[in-house]
Amino acid sequence: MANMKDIAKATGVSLATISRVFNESDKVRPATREMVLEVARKLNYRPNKIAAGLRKGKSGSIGIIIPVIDREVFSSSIKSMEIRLSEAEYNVIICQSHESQEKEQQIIENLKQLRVDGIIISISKETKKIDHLVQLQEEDIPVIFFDRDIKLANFNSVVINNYNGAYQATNHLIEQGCTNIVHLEGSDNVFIFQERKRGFLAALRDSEMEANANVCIPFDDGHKEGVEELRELLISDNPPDGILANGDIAALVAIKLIEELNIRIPEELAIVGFGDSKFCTYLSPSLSSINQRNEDIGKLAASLLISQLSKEENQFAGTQQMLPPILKVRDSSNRLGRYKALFG
Amino acid sequence: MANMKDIAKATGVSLATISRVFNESDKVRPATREMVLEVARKLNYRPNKIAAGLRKGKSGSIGIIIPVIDREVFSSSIKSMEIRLSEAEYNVIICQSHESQEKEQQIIENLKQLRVDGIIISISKETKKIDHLVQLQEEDIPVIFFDRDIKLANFNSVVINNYNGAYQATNHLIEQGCTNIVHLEGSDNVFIFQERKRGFLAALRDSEMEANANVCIPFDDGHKEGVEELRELLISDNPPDGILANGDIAALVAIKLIEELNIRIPEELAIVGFGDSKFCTYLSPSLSSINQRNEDIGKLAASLLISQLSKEENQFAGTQQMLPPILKVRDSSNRLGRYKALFG
DNA sequence: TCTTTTTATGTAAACGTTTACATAAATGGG
DNA sequence: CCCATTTATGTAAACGTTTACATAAAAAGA
Repeated sequence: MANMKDIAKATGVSLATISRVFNESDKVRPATREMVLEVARKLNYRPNKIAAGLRKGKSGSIGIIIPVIDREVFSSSIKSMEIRLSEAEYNVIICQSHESQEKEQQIIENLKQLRVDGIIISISKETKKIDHLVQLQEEDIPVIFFDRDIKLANFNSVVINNYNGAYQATNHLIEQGCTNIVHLEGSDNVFIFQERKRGFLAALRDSEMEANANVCIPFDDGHKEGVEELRELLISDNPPDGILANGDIAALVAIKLIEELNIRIPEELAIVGFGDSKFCTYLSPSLSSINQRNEDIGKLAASLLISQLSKEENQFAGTQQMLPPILKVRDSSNRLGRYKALFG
Repeated sequence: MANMKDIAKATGVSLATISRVFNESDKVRPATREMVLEVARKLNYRPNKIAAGLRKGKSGSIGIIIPVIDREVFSSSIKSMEIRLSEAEYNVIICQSHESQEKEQQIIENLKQLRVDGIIISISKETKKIDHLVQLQEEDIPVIFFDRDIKLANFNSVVINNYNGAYQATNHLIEQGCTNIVHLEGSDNVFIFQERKRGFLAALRDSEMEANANVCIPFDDGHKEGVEELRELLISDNPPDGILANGDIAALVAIKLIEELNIRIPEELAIVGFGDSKFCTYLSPSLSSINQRNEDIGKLAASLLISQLSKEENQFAGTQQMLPPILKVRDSSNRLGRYKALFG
């Protein structure tokens, strides 16, 4: 495979000039440029980015670390990151931590050896020690956290406001006339679920609908006991008329039960999911949900990184963006018929 | 940042030996090795893979090209590819073609400049010219096609047998006693949809249930006319009692309509989706579907590539793997009550 | 003990760019 | 027409490894 030296030989022009043709071609005489390009084409020349990377001390790649790629929140975010980053001529290297802190550390070590120009990461659930993350900062490798972040100054992050999402959803249920609302809560050691619960309780409090004891049901996906507890509640003499799930799948599990019990949605019971999965629109009834703005988050995270890479200044400005999520009202919670055809 | 030269200076050992410590450390005296490692640690040395890549003429990365990442078929395949490839010490570079042939060509050019060791690709819908793909072969860059392939000798591919999937599903509907089965077909210019339709028709033929004229309804997701046509059929005096959808979303759209018309699933009408999306299990009724084995396909594609990379022989063996999909029977098509709790 | 083989290490070139610096040629001001 | 400036090009070192080849030392064979 031809290299610059071959072109140099064939044209009689120096390496430097050839390099200029491919990088800052305005600084070379048109005639020379044409000749170089012509010969390059003939020789089937293709620039070697590895060599360029070595010389320049940058790889032109960005590492993206996620627990796993086949979850909508990650694949959607990454979709827009890749778009943004490739526009800016960066390559995207994907690594999955599988929720393991050790794997996460190995990945970061590897990305360092690859000399990535920056890293975008959603940390693993397991990650408690953050030395490997702090070290990135010390070694001046820009990092952006997304979806899940660590609460530390000087770190840049882009996340959704889970508290606010749950708050919005709960308020919406209240507006729809629900007076007995239950929250199907996620694992209580995960921050986002804690936040959602907090938002739920705050909304009840602010509307002076103090929570009774059973208002929150532990409801991991497929959590048998949660389903049973909900069943008890639904067939009791004071059944809930509103449900806020911790996620769309939890909502589906609940809906299955609800339909089994012949309770009508939304007339007798309104329900809102969380995540606004692609399938929500297509369900019958369509499922109201909190849109987490995955693509916006991805785009923002990528943009933030790109802008930091272009600056010479200190990259650790500690920009912490928290986007408000968007409530998508659909049939499953639309008791007043107000929102017809408002949302997709 | 320290490099090998620094270690050499500090230890008095030559560059070659240091390189050996990090690569083939058995060929160096234990005492020397320990000393080198010790100093390396002290100096915070980190191997530079870019430099190694340049010298070795290989980047250690694999390019994966897909139309878009946030579709389950792709994110699931990529999940297992990444697992397999990272085990084999390869890095994974993700690129989205957005169904554009031009973009696909640009991506390939870029990956060549990066000197990727191999490429795994699901070609864009638009891709008709295949020069850019044939060129890879000529330049001895191993390529594996997955999900969507091109029908050409000497190309390696791993795909699902769509024909067989539709055939299985249709047979299943027939076994369940359906006598009037309709296929909601996908865009007829896409190969996989053509195959599904072919499998559907073949199953009818083989069961001597010759298709009547209206047996296939064009039914792109959200295709208004398709829905109307189906509605007409459902309220006619000879309504279908079985439906094979071209995908799970199409099935959901149909189900919405079916429930609107108060037709019971599966008693009056059985329905099977295609793709076995994660949500199928959670629907009520749960949705029968054809599992496309995305993770198997990804794992296989990656393994195939890895094995080719380790061989010196001709990489274009023309291995064409076509996996049989797996029918997942759930409530939406289970009229005989046979499959209870058989599938997740 | 002397030669042969094995093992450990060293030397130096090569991988293909980019870029600081030097030089030559062309342009412009007066 | 001369000097100063601008523009185009060239020279050569540097980026950090790997590796073919050479050499020295140790082990084995006779």
